[in-house]
Amino acid sequence: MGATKTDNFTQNQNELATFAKALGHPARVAIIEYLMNSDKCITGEIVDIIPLAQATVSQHMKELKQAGLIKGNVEGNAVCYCIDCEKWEEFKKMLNNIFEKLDKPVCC
Amino acid sequence: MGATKTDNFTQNQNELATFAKALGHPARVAIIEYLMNSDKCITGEIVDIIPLAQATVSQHMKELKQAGLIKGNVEGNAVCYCIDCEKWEEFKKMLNNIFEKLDKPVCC
DNA sequence: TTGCTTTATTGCAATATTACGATATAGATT
DNA sequence: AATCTATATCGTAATATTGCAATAAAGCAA
Repeated sequence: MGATKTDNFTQNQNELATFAKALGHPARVAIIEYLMNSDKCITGEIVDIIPLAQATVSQHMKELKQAGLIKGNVEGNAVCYCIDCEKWEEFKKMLNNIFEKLDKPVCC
Repeated sequence: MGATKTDNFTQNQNELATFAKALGHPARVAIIEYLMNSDKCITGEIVDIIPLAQATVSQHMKELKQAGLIKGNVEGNAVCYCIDCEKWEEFKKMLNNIFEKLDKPVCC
C-alpha cells in the first residue's frame, strides 16, 4: 500500500507519530535546532544554513508547518518562521509520558 | 531522488532524526507504549495488540530494532522484544537539549 | 514600470515506506 | 517423524518522500 492506516490508532498515537515523523529528517532537525537557538524569527537564513536547494528547504519548512512544529508569518517580502511553542509543549508532554516509564526497575 | 542526504548533517542530527523517524508511525508508537508499560519482555502479544497483519508488525519491529529503540532476544520458539533503555536515554537527552530552549523568554 | 529579492509551487525522477498474502525457518510438541 | 507455533522474509502493489531545476508569485527598490 504505502498509506499509513491511521484509523486503527488513537488520536494521541497519531499525533505523536506526526510530530516524530516531522522531526525524522536531519535537515528538519537542523532547522528546528537553528530556530530554537535564535532569539529572533528567521527567514531566508535557513536556506543559507541548510546545504540543500532552496526548493527542498521550502518543502521541509512546509512539512514542519503542517505538522504544527513551526509557524510562518509573512512579513513584507519575506516570511518569518518560528517555533510553535504550544505545540512543542504538547510534544514534550507526550514524550515525557513515555520517558517516565524508563525509570521503572524492570528494563531488560 | 528519494534518498536522504545524511552526509550534509552532523552525526547528532542524523541520530536524532533516525530515532524520531522510527517513532514516526502510529503503530510503532503503540508498540513502544506497550513495551514501556509491560514489566516483562513481550513476544507475539504485539501482533494481537496491533491491528495490522503479522508480516506488517514484524516489519515495524525490524525498523524499531534497526533504529536501536528495541532489542530482541531469541527465546526458544519466540522472540523476546524489549525497550533498549540506553538508547532511549540517549534519545531523551537529545530531545531535552532541544526542549531546554523552550524555556527562553523569546518565543514568538 | 522594470527589475530584484524572497519564498512557494510545479514537474519530474529516484528511492523509501506501508501493507499484505504467501512462504520459509526454527524451535516446540505430540 | 509429523505437526504446531512464532517470526521472519519474499514478492508485489500502492503511495509517500526526497531532491532539484525551472518557474511562478508577491512585495520591494530603482
